[in-house]
Amino acid sequence: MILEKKKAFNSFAAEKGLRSTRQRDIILDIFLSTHQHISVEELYLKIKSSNPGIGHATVYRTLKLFAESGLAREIHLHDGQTRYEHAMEGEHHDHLVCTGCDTIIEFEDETIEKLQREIASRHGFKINNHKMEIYGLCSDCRK
Amino acid sequence: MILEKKKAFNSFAAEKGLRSTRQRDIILDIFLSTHQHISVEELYLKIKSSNPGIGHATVYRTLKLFAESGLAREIHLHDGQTRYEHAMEGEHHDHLVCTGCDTIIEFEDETIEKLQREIASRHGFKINNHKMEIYGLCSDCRK
DNA sequence: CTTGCTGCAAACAGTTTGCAGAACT
DNA sequence: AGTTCTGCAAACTGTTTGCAGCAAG
Repeated sequence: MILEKKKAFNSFAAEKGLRSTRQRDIILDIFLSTHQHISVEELYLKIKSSNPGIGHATVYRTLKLFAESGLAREIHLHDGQTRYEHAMEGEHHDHLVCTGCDTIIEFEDETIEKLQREIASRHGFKINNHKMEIYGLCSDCRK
Repeated sequence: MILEKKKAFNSFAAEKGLRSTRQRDIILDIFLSTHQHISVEELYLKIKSSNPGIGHATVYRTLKLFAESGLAREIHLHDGQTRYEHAMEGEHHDHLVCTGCDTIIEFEDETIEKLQREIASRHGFKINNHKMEIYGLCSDCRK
């Protein structure tokens, strides 16, 4: 499954005429080995520890490519950092964010998705994308 | 209704022991006269044109106060700028954002809100806040 | 007179960009 | 060889902060 994602990215790269480089391989490996919602900085540090010499810019540029290839999805929570999560096509989930401990819980709700489609079509919109975040306190942080 | 919002802010200010200043009055007036979803920069320019000498920092600081007082609500669309919209308590709406022309359409859906509350309680969350944005193309931009 | 508020500039954080050299094909 | 990619540092953008002077209570 990790392997299949690598293949997916490689065929995207081939199609686009992108070169296969050591850095992109490393970043892809490490990204695929992470948990969800990693920030660029976190990923950069993780990469740096095993591969000093890889620059910030490369990480930013490469993650943009992953997003373009459909392998990753950019998400913006309310903390001013760009995060990336693994994306598999079709599937989509939303987030419950605890403002106490920064835990993020994912959920999916087909009824909500359906209502969204209805609202969009009522306004003549063609949906590309959507996001929904619920902010609050998780059971632990409510004390 | 604008007057009543001013009163609301004034009583918030009084409660908090904040001083009443010329700048805050001006910013409040201009903010209340704007359309929804104004970015800090847009508001700053608008203010500056009739009141040169008001600084960036004051606008930022004052908008934070408005948000704290419940008069305004911070929103973050995908363009890296903080925007503010008018808020009246209780009421909440979500956004359909056209990625073609940047039009923003507001909507409200009580069923979705209800489902959100259900999801949150299923995970033991206490909701403070939530946001939902649907990105796509509006009827005009679909051509 | 005391303390909070303002404006300015400098600091900051996250991200992007220009460029010379390195590395793919 | 030709061109893309990388790493670095510098540039940029949006926002915050420190501070001296100003103004409200």
